[in-house]
Amino acid sequence: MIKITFPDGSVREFPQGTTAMEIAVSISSRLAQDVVAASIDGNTWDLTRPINQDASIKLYKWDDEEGKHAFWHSSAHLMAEALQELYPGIKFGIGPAIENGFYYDVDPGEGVVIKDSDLPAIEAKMLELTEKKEPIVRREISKENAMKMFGERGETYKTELISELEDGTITTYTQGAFTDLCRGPHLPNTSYIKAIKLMSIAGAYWRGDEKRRQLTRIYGITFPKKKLLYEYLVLLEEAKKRDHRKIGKELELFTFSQQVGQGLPLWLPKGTQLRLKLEEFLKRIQKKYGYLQVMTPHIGNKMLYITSGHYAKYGKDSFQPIQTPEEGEEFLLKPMNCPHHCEIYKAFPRSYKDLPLRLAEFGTVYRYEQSGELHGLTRVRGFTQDDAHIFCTQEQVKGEFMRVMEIIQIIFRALNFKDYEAQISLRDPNNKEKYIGSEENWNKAENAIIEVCKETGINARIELGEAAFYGPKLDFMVKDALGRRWQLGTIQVDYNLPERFELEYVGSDNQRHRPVMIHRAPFGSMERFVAVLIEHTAGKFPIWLTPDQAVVLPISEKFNDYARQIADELSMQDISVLVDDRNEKIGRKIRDNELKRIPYMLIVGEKEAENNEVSVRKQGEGDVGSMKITTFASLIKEEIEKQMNQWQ
RNA sequence: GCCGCAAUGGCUCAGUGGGUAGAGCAAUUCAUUCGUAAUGAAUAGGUCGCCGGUUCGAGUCCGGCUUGCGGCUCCA
Repeated sequence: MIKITFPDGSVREFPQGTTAMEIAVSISSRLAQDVVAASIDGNTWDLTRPINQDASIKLYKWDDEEGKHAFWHSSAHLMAEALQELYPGIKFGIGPAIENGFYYDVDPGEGVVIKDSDLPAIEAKMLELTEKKEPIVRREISKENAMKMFGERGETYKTELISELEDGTITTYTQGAFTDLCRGPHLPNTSYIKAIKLMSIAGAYWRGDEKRRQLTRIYGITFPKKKLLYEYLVLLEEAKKRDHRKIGKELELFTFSQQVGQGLPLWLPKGTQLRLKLEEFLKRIQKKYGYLQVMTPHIGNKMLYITSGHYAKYGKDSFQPIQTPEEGEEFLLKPMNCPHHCEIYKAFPRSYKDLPLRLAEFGTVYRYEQSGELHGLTRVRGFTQDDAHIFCTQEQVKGEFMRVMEIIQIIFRALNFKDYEAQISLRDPNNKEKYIGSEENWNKAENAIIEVCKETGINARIELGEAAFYGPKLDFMVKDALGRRWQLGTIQVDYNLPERFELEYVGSDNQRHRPVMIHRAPFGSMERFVAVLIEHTAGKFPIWLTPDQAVVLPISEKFNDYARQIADELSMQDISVLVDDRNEKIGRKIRDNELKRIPYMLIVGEKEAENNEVSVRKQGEGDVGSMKITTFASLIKEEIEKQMNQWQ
């Protein structure tokens, strides 16, 4: 007998070789139905894998992350099994579970193309296979046998993976006629999978390497109940409604033109109002934090970027130099503001008393992003960074870093961004030669970031190999409506550019010293920030409303005063109020064509007056809920006042 | 850049074995004064993304380009 410890600490005895499934059955038949995987001593296990010694157990259901993972991983295998039947000779790459579903990278063979229109047939085959209730069987296999087995089948991608594995740790999973190299765990059999939707097809480079063969990646998702699939698809539809590209068009915030060019946004009047509002907000905070606003031109001599080192790294992949009538004279559209700011620093001899020098600019930059990379406002070829460069002494780095962090937190709080992730990007330890700058300086910079995160209690994930070529950084990421991650705020320590531009200051010791540079952009870019702001607030509160987008409408004359009060509250945003003093018949105006064009109506009546809120209706969608009379404007006001009190 | 998909009036879309385009909303005009979101009638609006080919004839078939969408790679 072996002793099995449960999460609540209770211990029960089972015969040696018992399985998690048998344990679940012994508890309740209901649990046995719901359970999809288990954790044995902290490792996820198959339900059907024998347990041979004392262990602690945790049973995973579909609702658990680990349960879903096993479920979707088995689904990937199921899809592979179907593909193997439908496309003889198909070769398999990798097929993992992901955040929402799973994918499998496959090579259907020379001349064979799997298209969107083929997906229903694959789904049908998968469903057919689930009806067979094929058991999924785990086997341990030696490296030699694995190489032989997959080698014979011509599975060149699998043999490449096997060759990198350690002998004795290799397992395969088999269901029906399909066997895959896999660590597991998996469902006991394929009949658990009740609803299947293959989402899309995409190309994906083998092992993520652009230079290697591109495989066909098929994305799918499955559920243990048909209803769950339906709910998921509805959720996706809802998310699409919040897409900033859709809303941006509907609310006339921005547009693109084929004539102007790919990835070059045109800000419409309303979008510009919104953007300017954000810029003003940040400028006010920055003023309080001792930043000095500067302006620099949109182009710079090519020599500037040769000096900065950017030309060597990005020159050929960027917008190409602009020629002048002068022989050999070339200018680049500025891809970043830093070199210009370095030259401002150099314009005068600097003393330690000048530091920290904080130069800020809403600087528009141009980068020739790959065409397939462009995406609404989140990835464009011309965008405005809310940029600033802080020149300071080594001793000031940490303090300055901290103050930047404060600004980012003020912004995120004011705009109600709660679920952001922080990421510390450090060097790839195996590839240190691709970074510019000395080992010693890099270590200093990396440590400063890690320390500041610790001290401010920011829970940051450390990513190796994600650093910029000139220095490590701390990024703040936010998800869009469809769960894609975008980087917003960024703080980067740079020991490199001061070297390249030979920046100096005279210290109190009357010696020349090299300053440290901190790049930072709390919004990241105005374009991307507006995009994410739209997706985060749309459907909840239209706190980003701009003039002509909302009216405040009292339901009767009785509430005119309240409506006016709200209009005052919102006046920082120039939201117009519809209060008609002379004419009691307010309803008359509701049907005016002009009013119909206004996307939001803020309705106030008895209920609203009592709760200090407004009901929000969206043109075409009806009620989207009610909001407290705390708006974008008032939140910002609050934040700034709070800060000012601190400084007094 | 790579893989797959798409492009029809301002917007959302129909147009299914090729025979020279339809709807709803928006717009304009007239009527309507109706208290928590779509009053009625009429009018106007498209060389079907661009270029070329097949055909007696192409929105519809083929090729190229442009732009967009979902991914991959990339993101100073």
